[in-house]
Amino acid sequence: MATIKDVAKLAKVSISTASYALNNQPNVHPDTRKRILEAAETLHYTPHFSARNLKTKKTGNIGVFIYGFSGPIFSDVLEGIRQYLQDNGYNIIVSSGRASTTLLLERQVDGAIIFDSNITDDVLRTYAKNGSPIIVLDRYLTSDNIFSSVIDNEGLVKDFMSVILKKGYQKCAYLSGPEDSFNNNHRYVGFKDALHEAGIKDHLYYKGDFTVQSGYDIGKVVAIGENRPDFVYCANDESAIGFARALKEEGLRIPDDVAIAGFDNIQMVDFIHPKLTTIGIDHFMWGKHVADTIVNIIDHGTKDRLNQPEGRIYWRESC
Amino acid sequence: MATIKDVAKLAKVSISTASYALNNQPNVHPDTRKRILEAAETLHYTPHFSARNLKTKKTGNIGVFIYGFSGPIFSDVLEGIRQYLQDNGYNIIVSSGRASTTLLLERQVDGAIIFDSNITDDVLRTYAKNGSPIIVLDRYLTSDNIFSSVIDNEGLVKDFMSVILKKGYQKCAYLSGPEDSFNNNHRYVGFKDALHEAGIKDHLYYKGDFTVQSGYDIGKVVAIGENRPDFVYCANDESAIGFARALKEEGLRIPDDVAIAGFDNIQMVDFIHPKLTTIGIDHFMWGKHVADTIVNIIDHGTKDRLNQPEGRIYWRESC
DNA sequence: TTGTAAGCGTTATCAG
DNA sequence: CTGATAACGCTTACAA
Repeated sequence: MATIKDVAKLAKVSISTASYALNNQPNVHPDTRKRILEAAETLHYTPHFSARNLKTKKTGNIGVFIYGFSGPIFSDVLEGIRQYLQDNGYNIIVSSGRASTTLLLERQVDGAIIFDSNITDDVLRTYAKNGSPIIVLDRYLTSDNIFSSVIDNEGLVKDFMSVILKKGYQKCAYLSGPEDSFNNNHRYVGFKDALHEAGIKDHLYYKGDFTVQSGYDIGKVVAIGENRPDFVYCANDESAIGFARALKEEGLRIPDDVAIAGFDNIQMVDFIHPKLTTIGIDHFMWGKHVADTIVNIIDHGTKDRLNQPEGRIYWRESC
Repeated sequence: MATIKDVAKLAKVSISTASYALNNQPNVHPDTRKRILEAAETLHYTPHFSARNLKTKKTGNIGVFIYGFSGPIFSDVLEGIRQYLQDNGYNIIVSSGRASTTLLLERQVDGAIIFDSNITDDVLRTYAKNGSPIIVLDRYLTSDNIFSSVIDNEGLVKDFMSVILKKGYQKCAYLSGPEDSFNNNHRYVGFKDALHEAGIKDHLYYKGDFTVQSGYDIGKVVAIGENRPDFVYCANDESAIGFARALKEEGLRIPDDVAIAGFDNIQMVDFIHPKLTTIGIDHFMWGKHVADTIVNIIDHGTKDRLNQPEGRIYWRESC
């Protein structure tokens, strides 16, 4: 692997002059610059990341740490982040599991966007203390270098449920996600708030885990059970899809026998029958906004608050 | 940020002794080791990645470079890779776009798994020349440090189509993916081979792009067109799902009026109606195998050939 | 305009 | 068992 030393030697200049030329510094004679650049070219020179980083303290990397690689919701956020970063001279590094913490602690990134509730607040605080900014997307947590932008789960679901109740649905059920999920819990609060405000005391509750399979399994037992709701709010689209499938297999009509709705507006909801009414976030724009913010913090030291991502109801056929 | 120097000072030893202790080297007195470890603890010491890497030439990172963050197929491969690496002391770093090439060239990874046809063979060869192993999953390419493991698209689709033809379907169509896609092209070859062997000269061809939307759009025009096939093989499940949806909306019955099948066996195919017959790869195991291989190459210099991922037909209701 | 040299935080060689 | 010290590849005062 060619080093800057090799380039300097080939171009017959000192290492520092080579460095200046390679970094587009002004004070170097056009001719020497040309020679240096050519030498670098013929040697296929690429600067060594660690060596540069050791001096400059800059990695050029932004980490995005997610809790798993599955789930259609991530992809849009990631793509938004990726596009923005690519256009602004940063690399995106996404990781999951223990690797994330390592990347943070060892300073392989200049900043991080967190979408992984397994990374503890403590680790984040430790890292942020060293001056590197962090944006959390999955919890409320702010401090000197920690910023947060979370979905308004509560408000969105509450508003939606208010409309649903006005439509006359009475016997409502909530199909949950994992009970330690930030999103699930806030959606449930919104759900209950709306019922409370409408003076409805009771509701049914099914414990799911955000997967199609869990929705399906629960749907099967609900369909044949006696205490059937006329509306069930599913904590995400995937479980709603499974739930709907089970109901249909058992001969129930949606929305006539039981109406349903979900959260996320994943692509698939437009291709099932009946098309699913749901609440959607503009994930792509959210990703861009978040990336924009972290780059500005790093490059210019700005400390603006982040916006909440935009969300709205997509009315379709399922209720 | 605490450095090893700080740790040494606090423990009242030299830097080198601190280094030995921190790296579990044998020749250090239990008592001093204890003091050093405690000092590291209280200072929240974490070794600096770049400094260590500069000396050792080891990053502990494996890069996985994908062409985009969308698509349900990736997630399982990634999860398989991630789990294996996590259990074997490596970090997974996934990236996409220009960032990938940067990570490669700047040696921020000890090896790379490529799932991105936008990275040219040349870049891969340049990198591999420096001794770092590469595994390509999306093309045939081998050289000294480049290994490849690709799906047997051709064989799988051909075998499948042979069965289909034996079932009596006559007028077959192929709904393609992007025409520069490795997977699409090999699947198409398999499709044509089977027809050829069965003595069938003609087939219909629809140009898609692997998305649900494209399948849907094409389905709409095929459904009302006159020259309707009785079987259409879709290059992937997502386009098959869109295609099926369109047919149903136009009042056609699957598989009676037209039978369909796909490729990938994504989770959703089990939750649409009718359930989709498809060809599936064990992506998770594939990921593990690939990760296992690259770790062995790096750690032990082994140069075994990779296995093809396992694939099989999942017969369901759509044909 | 170019060169010399210090230093970033580690590891590893060599003495002690 | 422990401690100086060189070296990894690069950037950046400072000197020439």
